[in-house]
Amino acid sequence: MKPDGSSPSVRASPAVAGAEGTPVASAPTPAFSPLYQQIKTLILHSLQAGEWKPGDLIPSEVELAARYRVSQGTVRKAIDELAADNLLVRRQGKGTFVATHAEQHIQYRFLRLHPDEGTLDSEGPAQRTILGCRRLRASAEVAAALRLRAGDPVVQVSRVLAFHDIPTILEDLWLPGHAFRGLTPETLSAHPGPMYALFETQFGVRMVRAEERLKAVAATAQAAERLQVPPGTPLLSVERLAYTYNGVPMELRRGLYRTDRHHYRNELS
Amino acid sequence: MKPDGSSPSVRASPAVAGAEGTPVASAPTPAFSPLYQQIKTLILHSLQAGEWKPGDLIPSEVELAARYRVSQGTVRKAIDELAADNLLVRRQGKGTFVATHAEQHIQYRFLRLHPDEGTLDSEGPAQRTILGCRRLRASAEVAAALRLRAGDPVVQVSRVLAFHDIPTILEDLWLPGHAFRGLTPETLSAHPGPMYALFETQFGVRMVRAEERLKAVAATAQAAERLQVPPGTPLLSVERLAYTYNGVPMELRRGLYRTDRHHYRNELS
DNA sequence: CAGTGGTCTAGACCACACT
DNA sequence: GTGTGGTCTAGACCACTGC
Repeated sequence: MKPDGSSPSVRASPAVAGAEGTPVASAPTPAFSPLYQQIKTLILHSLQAGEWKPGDLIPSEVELAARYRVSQGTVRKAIDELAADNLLVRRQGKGTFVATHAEQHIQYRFLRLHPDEGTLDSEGPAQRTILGCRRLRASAEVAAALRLRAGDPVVQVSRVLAFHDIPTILEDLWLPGHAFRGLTPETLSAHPGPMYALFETQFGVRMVRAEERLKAVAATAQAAERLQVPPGTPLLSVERLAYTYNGVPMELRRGLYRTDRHHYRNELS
Repeated sequence: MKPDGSSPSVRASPAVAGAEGTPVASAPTPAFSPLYQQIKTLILHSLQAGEWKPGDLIPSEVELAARYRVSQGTVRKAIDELAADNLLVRRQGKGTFVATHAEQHIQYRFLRLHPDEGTLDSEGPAQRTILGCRRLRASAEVAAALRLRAGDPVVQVSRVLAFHDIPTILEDLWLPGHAFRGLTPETLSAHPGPMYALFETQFGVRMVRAEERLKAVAATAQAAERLQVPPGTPLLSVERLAYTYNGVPMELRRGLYRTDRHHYRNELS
């Protein structure tokens, strides 16, 4: 039965049987990899390959220990790190699950915009308006960010998010065309909940990590109109690159945030 | 010799010897605290009390295990978490050290502003200009942030940071007056390196964690002049509250960042 | 109750830094 | 070599979930 998992190369270790000859510049590659790191990589591969999908319960620690032929403690340390990276979620008494953007009570995991006063949810759900969704060829800039070639097909989505009927976020997304075949304005409009949840269920793309670059900019005439502010109003420009499991960027997002009633919150440590 | 450390209350645990009488509403306080958490707290107390100062080598894991009467593994887990929070720094073969803002190769640990192109250091060290440093009484707003009473003494510092002679950051700081007695413009100007390093060495205040709130704002006439931009230029407003070990806010900082050649970088996961 | 993750221990051995 | 943190194991027991 065991689908097997190939026991890890027990040691990718260095300098063992090296005879006593000249050290030959003393082998500049230590390249030592702890067992639990190898296990972590194997689990990551299973996630990437879709063996366990977002929301799924993965095998118990003892099962994985048996599969990989290591002790439970070693599996535990691997899972600990994956959980710390928000790839897995542990639930005592129940098991370990693959993290997901859906059905996870935190609605927008990557959105750092908060109302100046009141809680995150006192806003209620955002009103979303899709302004556009079309397929086109990547500009040099977009291609570079998504590691495509200029001219490769991409999907561009534009939308506005409003809170209490005040348009607050105007954003454009670019997605690799090949991975998001079949993404239409209808799909987008019909889907409730976070967009990243849709990406998971419909396209098997799970966003795991992102980098953002923030600047303060003046509202262009077009942006001003869509956000209902005077042209020239200072806006927070947020450029986000989101990555999947394997570290490949799968989304470029450029947002303009109104910060008259909201702020971008960040924790430093 | 052993300065002692009082072994942890072996278990703050519930429901043990409780006889078979009525469960009495089944004690709604689970209040279970793992041993390693208790150890973590004890270490934290030693840090707070100044038993080990920033940069110091703390006792080895085996020593601490002996002191607290627990196994090395338990101490290890406690230290692991403190290291993850950047309170301690482990160095294989050498020992575990108290984290410090000084002599730590990352110059500005809390500054998220990066040049649009080039590395963090291609900028060279920032040119710092102290605009002011005076003692005054806390406004209601400042007092609330620092958990003081309005009217309590505070120290206010204003300064400008420039890169390549381009003034880029204009910021004001407010510090509790009692903890920063003796902070003068001369001290500030004379001290090289990060301001937080000065706070550690001169005032024994180590900043451990901070929260930032970002907004896009228009440059006032005064700010515009100091940052050498036209009035009304969009600037990134960064309000930071920095905390010490015990979670008490010790600094309020309001910064205005030029983002024409720099951006605020953030990692999401 | 059984099954899961969570804690704690004790001991062995490895990798690294210093002397 | 000695001492430090880092890895790995094996086993015992605890706490939580759900049957």
